[in-house]
Amino acid sequence: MPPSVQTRREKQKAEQRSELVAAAHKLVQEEGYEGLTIRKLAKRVGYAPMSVYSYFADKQDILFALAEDAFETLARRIEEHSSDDPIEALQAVMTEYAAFGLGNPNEYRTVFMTEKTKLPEGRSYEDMEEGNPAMKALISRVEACVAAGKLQGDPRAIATMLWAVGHGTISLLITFPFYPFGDPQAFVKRMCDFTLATLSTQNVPPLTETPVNC
Amino acid sequence: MPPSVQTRREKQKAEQRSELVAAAHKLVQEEGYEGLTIRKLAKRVGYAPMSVYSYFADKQDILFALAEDAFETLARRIEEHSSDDPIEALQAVMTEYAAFGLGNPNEYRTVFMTEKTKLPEGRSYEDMEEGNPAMKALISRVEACVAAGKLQGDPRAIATMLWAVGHGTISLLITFPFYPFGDPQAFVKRMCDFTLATLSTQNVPPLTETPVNC
DNA sequence: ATTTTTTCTCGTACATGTACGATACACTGT
DNA sequence: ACAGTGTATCGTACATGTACGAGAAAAAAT
Repeated sequence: MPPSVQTRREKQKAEQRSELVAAAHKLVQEEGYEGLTIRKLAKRVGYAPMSVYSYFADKQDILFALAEDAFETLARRIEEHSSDDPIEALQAVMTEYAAFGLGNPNEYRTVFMTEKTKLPEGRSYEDMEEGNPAMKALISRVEACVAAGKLQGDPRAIATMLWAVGHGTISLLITFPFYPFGDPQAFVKRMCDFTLATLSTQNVPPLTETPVNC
Repeated sequence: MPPSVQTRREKQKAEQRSELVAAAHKLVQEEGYEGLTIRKLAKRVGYAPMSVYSYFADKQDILFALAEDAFETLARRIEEHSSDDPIEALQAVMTEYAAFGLGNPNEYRTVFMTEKTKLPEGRSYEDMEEGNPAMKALISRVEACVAAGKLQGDPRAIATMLWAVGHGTISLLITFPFYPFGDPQAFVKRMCDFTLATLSTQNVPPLTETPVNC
């Protein structure tokens, strides 16, 4: 397909959007999370304040774009921390996930702690696992554990439960920084280990069914 | 001590504050979470918009007061669901906690999902367990399980881990209502049962130490 | 080439949270 | 009783997110 006028325009728009994301990222780095305002962002790239809305539906959309960037970084970090032992590889996902959340609390909050009723323009819930490379890595490593006989049951159910435990741990650490959890890394590791210990001894049915011992 | 002028004034102020909290609660019920604005709240009780700041430091403070109300309700519900079996009593805490979170997502978000760096005027982190009757109930029922030999280890550590699991589960359900978790109640029960299953087979060290198998 | 339609850009306006400071009232010490 | 001191109330002002729609520019149609 030759580059029609249509695609050229779209491409340019995408480029300008990337430029805005980069500027927003720099703004957050320089002035902190609340330093990112639409007016400042527009001034930074030489636009009128309202022109930003040509590229983003609203401020949430900007934050979401920032978060997507951050998640690619996370996925890259996860890939760097692999292992021959599937359980260790799975633990690495949790460790990196935690390190990311604790190191980028604002991005983490944006993605995982603000209601996702209004998805940014044509995203489906599947994007939370298909479009999010980190979640994809989690599921695939769970599948590896199941294939190796280290875990048994439905991989998606196992991954979701691990996600719930990891998310609970990290979001508590972010939200209540003063609470005596002890060393954050140690708390994360403990939660992760305890969960994997249970999961490895029980068969995990898919999510729609009723729990095992009820 | 006789009712001095000082105490009478304070009492009146507290009453007016309660009136504002009640009005705020009604506003949230009627118009939803974002329907609560300071101007609307002031108009509702016949104040000038800025007069609200005589009773609350900022909007967070209003939300926090709302949440405290909600937590007394939660604690009351927990007390209503007791049992002779300490494990069942503990499960009831989790069940009611979940029902509260899923039934009052706005209050839940306010208390457990917004950063608590700025405590409302002289609160310490201990208020999160001392002042919160629901957290107090959780810890005491964990202690009952330990005393009965159903669980072993540090009660505070066990309670914190249960909190992390419960919070992760509920906050995910609230934040991603479209994600296929299956039946919310079943998912909560499954998470709770899995966690208790592990905890009952392992000794739980206090939180400052390193995890068991590292 | 001219007209029509679509799309892009952005100026204005409004509701919001809240900082600052003025005004009026209540209380206190003399 | 009266001046002084604090405190409750609230008017004004500013930065913010964003809805609405006007104007300009580009594309398409004739």
